[in-house]
Amino acid sequence: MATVPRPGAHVCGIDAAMDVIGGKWKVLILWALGERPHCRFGELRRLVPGITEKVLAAHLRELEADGIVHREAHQEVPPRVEYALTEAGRHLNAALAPLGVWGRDHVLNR
Amino acid sequence: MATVPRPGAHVCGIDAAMDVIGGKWKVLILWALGERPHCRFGELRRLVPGITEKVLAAHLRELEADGIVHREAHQEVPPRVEYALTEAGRHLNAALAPLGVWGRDHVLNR
DNA sequence: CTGGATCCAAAAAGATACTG
DNA sequence: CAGTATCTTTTTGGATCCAG
Repeated sequence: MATVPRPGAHVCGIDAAMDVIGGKWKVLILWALGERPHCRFGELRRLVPGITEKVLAAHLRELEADGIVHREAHQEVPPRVEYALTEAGRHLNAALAPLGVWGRDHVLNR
Repeated sequence: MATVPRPGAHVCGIDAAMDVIGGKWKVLILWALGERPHCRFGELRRLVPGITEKVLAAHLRELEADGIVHREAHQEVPPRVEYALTEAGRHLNAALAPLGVWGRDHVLNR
């Protein structure tokens, strides 16, 4: 195998995971969906203050493509779309917990 | 309190940690330093294939500022500088482990 | 209400050359 | 050896307007 096998390849599980949660707001979206499952788009926008519609939509599409969130569009007017964590998304949230503890202990409360 | 208290503030430990490990190569640097403590600059560059000197130096300075790595310059010719994880850095690596497992299980081997 | 489309600014990273 | 200095390129996110 080459030192850099192919562009975009991951050398270990950690940087593979980092690609999935690398967006500026993604962990906040995951956290929000963990706290409140089956969130609507506008609800998420309120739960993640400061994010724009465009970026929220983009991140949700990426998370969906990565199998982290499930998107369900109900055929109604006005439109209603609900987002929820998949099984993989819940596992990811659990794997993120120790990192949250570390951040609180070593970065926050200074 | 405002919805976004002040620019750059963190709302939870996870995104605080994400700021620390957010660089493209940082987790690989941490992993290398975990495997091989007391690494020299050129050694690290070889252990993280593809990274440029500029980016490696910049990331090391940021990690040092965040208290993750310790830099020790020996006054010799030719120059010798050694990098090592701090206690916080070792704890961070440990907190990253579950994320690595998740990445292997859900992103790699497809 | 849920976004898509467009344009723009800022940040991050890469290439290359050079120095104590 | 261990970086710094520049310059360019790429990526990311923000602002705004518009549509089904």
